[in-house]
Amino acid sequence: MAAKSRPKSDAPDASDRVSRIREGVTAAILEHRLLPGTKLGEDEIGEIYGASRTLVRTALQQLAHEGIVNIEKNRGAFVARPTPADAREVFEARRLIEPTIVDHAVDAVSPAWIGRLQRHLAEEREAEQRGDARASVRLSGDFHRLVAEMSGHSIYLGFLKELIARSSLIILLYRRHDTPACGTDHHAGIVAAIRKCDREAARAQMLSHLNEIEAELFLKDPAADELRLADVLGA
Amino acid sequence: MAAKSRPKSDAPDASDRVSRIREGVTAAILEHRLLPGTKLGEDEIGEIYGASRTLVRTALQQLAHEGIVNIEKNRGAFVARPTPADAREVFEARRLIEPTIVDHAVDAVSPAWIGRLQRHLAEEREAEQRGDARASVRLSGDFHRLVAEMSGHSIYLGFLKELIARSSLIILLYRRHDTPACGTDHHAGIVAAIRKCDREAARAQMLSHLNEIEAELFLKDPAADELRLADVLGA
DNA sequence: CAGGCGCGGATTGTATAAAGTTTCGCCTGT
DNA sequence: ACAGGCGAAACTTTATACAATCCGCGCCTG
Repeated sequence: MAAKSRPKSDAPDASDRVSRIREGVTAAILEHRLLPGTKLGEDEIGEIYGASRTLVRTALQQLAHEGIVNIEKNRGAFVARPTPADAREVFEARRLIEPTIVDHAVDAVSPAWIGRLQRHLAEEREAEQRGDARASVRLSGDFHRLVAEMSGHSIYLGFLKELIARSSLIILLYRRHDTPACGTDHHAGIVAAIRKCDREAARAQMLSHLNEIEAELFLKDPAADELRLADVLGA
Repeated sequence: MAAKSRPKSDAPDASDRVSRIREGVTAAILEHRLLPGTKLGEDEIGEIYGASRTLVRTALQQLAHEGIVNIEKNRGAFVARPTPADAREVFEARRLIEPTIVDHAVDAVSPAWIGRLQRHLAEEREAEQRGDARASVRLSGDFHRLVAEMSGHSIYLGFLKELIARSSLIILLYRRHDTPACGTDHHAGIVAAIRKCDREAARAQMLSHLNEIEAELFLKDPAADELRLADVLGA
């Protein structure tokens, strides 16, 4: 009875069908199975999940609000294709928010949470050794989400969910090499700092972790892209 | 032709009907004409705007995602009633984000922007002297949004829109006195600092501004409320 | 007379059908 | 042979009809 009697806005487990659709599509995007620009037809998705277009539509609208799907009027829904400018904004926002999140996570430190984090690290390591790139990508995003959940700050959590989803698309589009998704070592270091309640170390490690991810990106100028196209066509 | 050729996800001017509904309801909430807990019936709104329930539904879902409307399954949509915990989270997030936003605004300083800001300040002052509380509340929120637009950071802008809308509800619920919505003097000081390109002053003033707003709130413990009820019923 | 049960009204959730728009292919005219 | 326009198909958008759910009121029973 001491359980939080707060159903709040959206049930996270998602017993309803629209959430199942949303999470299915989200997972597909996060695991890089759906590529940017892919058309997400209503009929198509509806048939997959055995749902009517009405439900698919609501799910797609939610995803559009989260920034991982673009809905073009009278054209349909497409997996978003973040521009380099978007990418810079996303990572700047993450550099601002995530250090604060780990700070809160330190306040919430407990054996249970440390256990969850370490279990997650084990999962990540296993996926990487298995060479499962898709699981690896998803899990490295989940790590950041887990820390945000630990912080207990629901607004930061909501913001970060958005940022992580977009980051996944950005990494897919602009990663230079096929280096591992997110250095697991970094994650382990962050967990260690959290466990030791060392705020400054935790913040610093999170920050450098994000910097390293961004450093691996090659954010070509979007204008350059269009110009190049114009050149090619003009020549 | 040099205009931004970026229709992007949502057109801000909103020529379509669902945006008109969304913005109408949003304005009503921001101006404190719709009180927290108010039932937002689909038929009711649909008749007001001459739209079908389908469109009203999408608008309400968007507002739910922004956190100013709660949709309870099989019950309907209600104006959100943020808890004190929510309030603390919202203001903490604003204290984190807004100083960064003004920092970016300094980078974007130009006569045109300074003009817009000062015109806005004049509007605010006029509404306050006129004693128009509703316009005052709306305009003081718009000031923060304007600075975010100036920063050119679309992600921060999106986050801040959410935070401002929720702040409006929080202020309505938990304000102690009927002091003016947002000290216009603070806003003027922030604009002055931006104009002088004094980053540190701008950040500091924004921060103290937010602190003062939060200091005017009386965030009673929600648990205490429930417990008090239990006591009364138990006695 | 009090308490519980069941039914009716109202409202939301879902599906389906009609309407409008865009896109692509084809056909005709030069 | 190629450019331009017409037309059909597919899709999204919007509206409406149907089904499920919940709340409140009245009635019946103990």
